[in-house]
Amino acid sequence: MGLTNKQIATIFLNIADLLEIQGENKFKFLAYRRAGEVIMDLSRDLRAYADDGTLEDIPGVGKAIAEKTRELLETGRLAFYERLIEQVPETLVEVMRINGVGPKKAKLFWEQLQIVDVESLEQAARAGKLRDLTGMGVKSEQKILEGIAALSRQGGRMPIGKARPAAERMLALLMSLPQAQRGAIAGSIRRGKITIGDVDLLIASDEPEPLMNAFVRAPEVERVLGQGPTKSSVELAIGLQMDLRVVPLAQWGTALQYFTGSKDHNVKLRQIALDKGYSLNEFAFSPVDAQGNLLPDAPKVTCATEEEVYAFLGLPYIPPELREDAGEIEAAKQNVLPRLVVLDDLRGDLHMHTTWSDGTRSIRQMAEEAHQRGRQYIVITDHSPYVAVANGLAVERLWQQREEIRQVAAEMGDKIRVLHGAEVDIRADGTLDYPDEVLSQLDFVVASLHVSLSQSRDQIMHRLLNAMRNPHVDLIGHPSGRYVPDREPIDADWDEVLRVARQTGVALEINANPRRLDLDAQYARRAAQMGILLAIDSDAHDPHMMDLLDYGIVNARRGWVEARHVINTWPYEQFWAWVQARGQQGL
DNA sequence: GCCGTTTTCGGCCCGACTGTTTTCAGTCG
Repeated sequence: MGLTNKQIATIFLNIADLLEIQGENKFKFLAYRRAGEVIMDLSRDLRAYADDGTLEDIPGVGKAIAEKTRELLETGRLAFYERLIEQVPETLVEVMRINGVGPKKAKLFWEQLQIVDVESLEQAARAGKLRDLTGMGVKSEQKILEGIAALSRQGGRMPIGKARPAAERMLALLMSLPQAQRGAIAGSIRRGKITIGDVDLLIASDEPEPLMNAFVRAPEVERVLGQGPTKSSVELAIGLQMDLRVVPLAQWGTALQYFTGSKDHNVKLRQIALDKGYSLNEFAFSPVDAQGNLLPDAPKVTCATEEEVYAFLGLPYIPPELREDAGEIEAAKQNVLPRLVVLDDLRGDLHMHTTWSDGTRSIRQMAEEAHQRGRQYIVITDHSPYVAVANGLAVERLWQQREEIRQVAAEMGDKIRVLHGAEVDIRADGTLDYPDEVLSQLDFVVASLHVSLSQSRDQIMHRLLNAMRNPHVDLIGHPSGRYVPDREPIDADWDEVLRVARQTGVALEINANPRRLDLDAQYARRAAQMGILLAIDSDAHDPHMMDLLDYGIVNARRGWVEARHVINTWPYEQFWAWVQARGQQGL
């Protein structure tokens, strides 16, 4: 068994931390860190790049890291890494995770007190042994104990579906104050990342103090991590760190751009600014000389909007979801940025459940709710019988349901079209949970994996490809099966999945449930590039879940998806013509 | 160690806050 991208990425990230502790050249360990981060988010197996001989095409991967990647893929080991952890204990990587502990402190504890892991550090702190070290004191000792406690409480990143509502509540609270002139959620939430490390809030105001006070005293705040005149940081009771920055309104554009990130995107923008003779930070463009030294007397350029920031750099506006240094700056330079899909583009919703299986509302109620949200057509797709816990429909009940759907459709008239579909299970053996003669009579068929998701790659691929090649199947529901953060995606050969999707014309879903967001943005991007059709669906089991469609839109936008790629943005007639043409295939 | 519509060598972002400091290092984002 070869190493996964995640495992290899983790090794490079660890190398970066250990080199930093060793005091290695800054740009060297940063190079390992960047490579690790890029590989962590990669949508293709490193093995596939290695087979193509294109490892060095991955941004941040050069000759040396490509060579180490090949060694890891071929042998599962890395001699360089093994030598490194003989010199620096590997577990110091964990120590550096503690808030307030960086490479210097980790090295200090290790060299002075032989501390190699979080546990021994906690013991030393409790015994009061840290306070006498150079640069340490009682307060920093206490802070480290708090950091250790926070580490075990938080346990990593939070799904966006949990972090974004908390951020929206806090923003609403702050914006209710008279001093707040403008406010936004910046950072990874604004970019639509699927998991969130911490929340960045930005407020424009001439009077920061009342805002800072309201922030640190907000009801959801568990503890204050820091408070200054323009920047404060808190931890919420739900275990989420939240930072607030306050800037003058005149600097809103540069500040919002800066705090939205990503870091890599911003680094590239600042390089473009330098090429034009300016240093860019969160406050302004500041003129610099050829050596990059600030020219204090030259006038600075402030930007009140992000559009002005990009315009000053000679670029069209780049939407936040694209700002990952994944080709968006190059596309902007050539003026070929995509026209990203927006929520208002969605005319249909092709995946939802009712009380016939595991939903909470009737067909009629779901149709009304979808109509109120502006949908012009929906497909009712209750479960097939295989998932017994979901009260899946045996064929007899399926036909009974059809009667009710036709009835509701007639009642709704022109308000909204209501179609009869099903979410048919792809069984563990690869067969579909309804026979072809049943599928052929449905208006629309979603095929999904729900069980045996941890099967081997061969088994999973057999099931997926079988479903995709069935001409009655129109859409593959939540293709990877991931459920953040509890369930990892299936082990599939995605190159092959995309190839077969293009070949068969089957559409792939972008499930909008924020715990799923599946397809993932990176696969969605590759699919759209290949001309594969997508659908952005609510998978609503309850009307309120229709409000989560925006998460799906944001995820699609992260995948550079345009409305033309998404079948449920099409007018009903176009959508229906496509479905009917599919039904004619191979019959 | 990576990278290149001026570079295959010489760059690689920078400010806020904290705690320990009497002027600054470390951490973070």
